[in-house]
Amino acid sequence: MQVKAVDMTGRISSLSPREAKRVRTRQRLTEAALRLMSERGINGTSVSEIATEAELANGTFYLYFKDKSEIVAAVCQAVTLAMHNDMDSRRLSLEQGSARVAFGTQQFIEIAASEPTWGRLLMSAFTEFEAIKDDISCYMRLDVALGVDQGCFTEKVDEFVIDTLLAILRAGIESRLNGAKAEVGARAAEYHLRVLGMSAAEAHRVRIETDKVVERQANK
Amino acid sequence: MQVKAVDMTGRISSLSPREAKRVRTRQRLTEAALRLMSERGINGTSVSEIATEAELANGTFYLYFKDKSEIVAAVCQAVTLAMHNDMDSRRLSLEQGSARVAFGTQQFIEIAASEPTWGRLLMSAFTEFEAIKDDISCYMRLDVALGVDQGCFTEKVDEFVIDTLLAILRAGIESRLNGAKAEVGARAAEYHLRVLGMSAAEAHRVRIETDKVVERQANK
DNA sequence: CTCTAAAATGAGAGATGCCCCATTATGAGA
DNA sequence: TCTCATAATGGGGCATCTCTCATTTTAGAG
Repeated sequence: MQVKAVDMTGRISSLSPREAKRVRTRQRLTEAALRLMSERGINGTSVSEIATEAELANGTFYLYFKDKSEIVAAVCQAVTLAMHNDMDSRRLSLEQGSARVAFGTQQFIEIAASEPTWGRLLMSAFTEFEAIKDDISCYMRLDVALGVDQGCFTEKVDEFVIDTLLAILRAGIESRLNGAKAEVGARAAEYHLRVLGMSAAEAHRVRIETDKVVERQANK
Repeated sequence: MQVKAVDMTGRISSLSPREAKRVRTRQRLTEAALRLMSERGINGTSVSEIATEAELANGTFYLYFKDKSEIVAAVCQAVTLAMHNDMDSRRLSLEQGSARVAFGTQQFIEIAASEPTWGRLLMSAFTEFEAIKDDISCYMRLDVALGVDQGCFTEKVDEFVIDTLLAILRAGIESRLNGAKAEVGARAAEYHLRVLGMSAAEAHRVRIETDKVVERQANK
């Protein structure tokens, strides 16, 4: 007997009942972990709490994950993937690297704010799961590189610039989760452009212009 | 019987032998805590490890600190104070807010790099002792406010700008501790100025000019 | 030198957390 | 309906950490 199952990423796969159950239970665990970790932080969440939240026994956890670090990685990866899937596909139609950076930054912060469970997990991961930086920065690197090729940005691009942009992104998300207005996302976007070498005026123009272009596309 | 004792901050006080011993033991504990916490992180250091490192018994710790969080606060405060004491007094003779921001940022990063024990504690505290942000940002706020009054900076100054500047400062320190060249401090300084509204060119000019002014003063 | 208050000790109570494993329950396929 | 591989259980070993407290040691005052 075969069934259709839909996983977190939206892909559809054909699974035997046995496999389907395995997938479902694993999902219960990662979803429980996401809920708890976004509330209490990664280190503040114990394996037994995750199992209880998933309505499973303590030991069951270890049939699905080698240890705690494995589920942390799985949850962080799932969240960053989900956030990127949520990113407006219009971003990719923007031709200027500067526009993509502006739009991407703003939107990433907005998604984190509108799905606080994701946002809070990110904040916790920033401090308790170093590897998340790579997952987050990969999309950013492409946009920045594009802008550099096009001559939008004068700043030389290396690890330190990326770290700086990530730090600003993080400050934006945190601020937003703490109740700051959406304007913060726009400002973080402009700060990104300024760090990359654009003047305050240029950065503002690009960000405003990008917002308009995207809105125009949406009305088509 | 009275003796002179010198504490971490350089103040001199008259203490009875009893009091002097108390001060010395307390210092042994905070110094041991600083050593360990800068190596293994704040959460990665246990009270008994601190006591052992200070060549004291476990229980002695609690005669000097109510609990672990109290020594964390004490150590962080001591380090930020020591770093500010180490900051070149020439900074205060700079008249432009922009120059002070540039010089202050660069120097703060340089001190953290040349005293890695302090630097690493700061990094750990950034993620495991929120309150440190206030200790660090207080000097920054003054310089920024000065620059705003003088019209150097066009960016409106609120909590989010400060958070952004702190985030960049932190990225700079981390980068430097991971082996990046001193140039990173200069770049972080320019990024600060750019975020505050100056163009890349202006920021660079101010930073270079400030370096010269300070050097000229040093040769007097 | 003696007395005694202050300083220091260190075993251990009480909590918590990670992970293992002997055992039991389930349900798909024959 | 029966079988047995797979799924799930949950008690507990082991490690770690915080903080307490009855006791011992130290060293200044007289």
